[in-house]
Amino acid sequence: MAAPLESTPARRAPLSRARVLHVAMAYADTHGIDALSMRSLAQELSVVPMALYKHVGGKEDLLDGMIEVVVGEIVHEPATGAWKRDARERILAARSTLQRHQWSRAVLESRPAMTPAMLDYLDALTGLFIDGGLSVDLTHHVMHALGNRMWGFSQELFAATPPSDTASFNAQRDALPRQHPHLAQIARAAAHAGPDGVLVLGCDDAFEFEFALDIVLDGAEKLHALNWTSG
Amino acid sequence: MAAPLESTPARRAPLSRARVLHVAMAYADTHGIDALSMRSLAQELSVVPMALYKHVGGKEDLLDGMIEVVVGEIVHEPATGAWKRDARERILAARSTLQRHQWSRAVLESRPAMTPAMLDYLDALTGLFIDGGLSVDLTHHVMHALGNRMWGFSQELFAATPPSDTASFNAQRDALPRQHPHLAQIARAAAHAGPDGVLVLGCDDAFEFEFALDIVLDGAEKLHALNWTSG
DNA sequence: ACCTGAACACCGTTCAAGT
DNA sequence: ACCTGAACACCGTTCAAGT
Repeated sequence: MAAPLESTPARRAPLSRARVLHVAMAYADTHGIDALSMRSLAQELSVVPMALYKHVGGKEDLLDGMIEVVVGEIVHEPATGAWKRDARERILAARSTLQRHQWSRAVLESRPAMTPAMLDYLDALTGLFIDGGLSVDLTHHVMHALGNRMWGFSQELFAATPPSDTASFNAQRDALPRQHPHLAQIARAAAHAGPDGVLVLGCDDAFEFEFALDIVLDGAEKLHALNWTSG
Repeated sequence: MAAPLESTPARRAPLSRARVLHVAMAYADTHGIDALSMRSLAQELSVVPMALYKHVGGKEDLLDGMIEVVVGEIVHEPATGAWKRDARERILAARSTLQRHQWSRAVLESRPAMTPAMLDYLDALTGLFIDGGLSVDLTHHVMHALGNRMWGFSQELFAATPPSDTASFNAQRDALPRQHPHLAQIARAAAHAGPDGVLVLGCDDAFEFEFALDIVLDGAEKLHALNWTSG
């Protein structure tokens, strides 16, 4: 096959921080965050590993940069003044953005310090509560209560892919009613669609997320109405 | 120095799964989970790395085993029948146990499947709600809303040690009121003890944990009283 | 049955060059 | 200014031996 100019051995798009971050994100999207290494990323860019160090400070700075891009992509609708509704929408916007990148939860939680975009988001969310009339004190504790849910993470209890080992999976499922009767009850109730007793696989992530979010926001509203203080 | 019998080169306590797990936990306690490798653990046991593989299946099985030991140490007081109080105490008991091992949060969250002790704890906690009269439906969603807080993890937003780089720390602190006014307000309010504006460092972990836990439990109580269903 | 030694296929990162 | 190549100090794990 005749090679066009672009496929000359030394031919490739020039490196830049933006390009490194972009390709790293795409690589993590398709191959998973565990497969992303300085070496695999370099290969993806047709470059020697050390070439990356002119554009990112190292692996940690690479991860910081990836989070910075993702969090920067969160769109924020203008506030309506109804703090509970505004906060709810802001958090669901974060959720829809971060959900596009499966690795973002693990990476965000691994950051040792906040990046600028994270601080911006946090400050804006905090502002919705304070401007909505909640005391700084209550706002502070509500932010803690939201915890990582402020980023739209549903609390997946386990990193888990369902067990690929079908034999042990079946054994565990059959043992469940005897060993863990209460979990079995929930499993039965949650298995609306699939075959019987599919553990927690039948759960609707979006529903669980909004259920928990609303409990926290409703709790905040109640405490606000009571003029609650921590003192 | 005269060597006693016990310090003969080949002399050492015999390996066993229990001893491997115990030493691994102690090592992670003092050196941090990142420093725990099959190789460093082997060295701690005065043994060649491959010797470990007769007692644990590999690194993942080692981590599973460590979690199994920690979760197994959670003491559960007998239930009094007051579900809200019982669940609160069970979760605070989990918290006090898991807090003794700083690494337990990261390791537990990294497990791809539940270990038997985790299932036991989960089933017992679930049972408190169901036996307390909550519907299976509500119990299911409340367990999701509790999320990893059921293990007593306070939502530390960042793995972070405070920035060791004092210069950049000061710069960030001074820039805070201008760039992130709402966060600055919270930082001011939370800096009860230390010098002015110490970011979120002044927060009382135990207080924040119980604040969030009570919001979820109170929310559950309210929904229960309303005969709430997800359908 | 239990432990060893050498090797394999990976990491992130340094250093000293190349162009 | 930007990229390369070789090397260093690590990983987890395999395989084939040793005792």
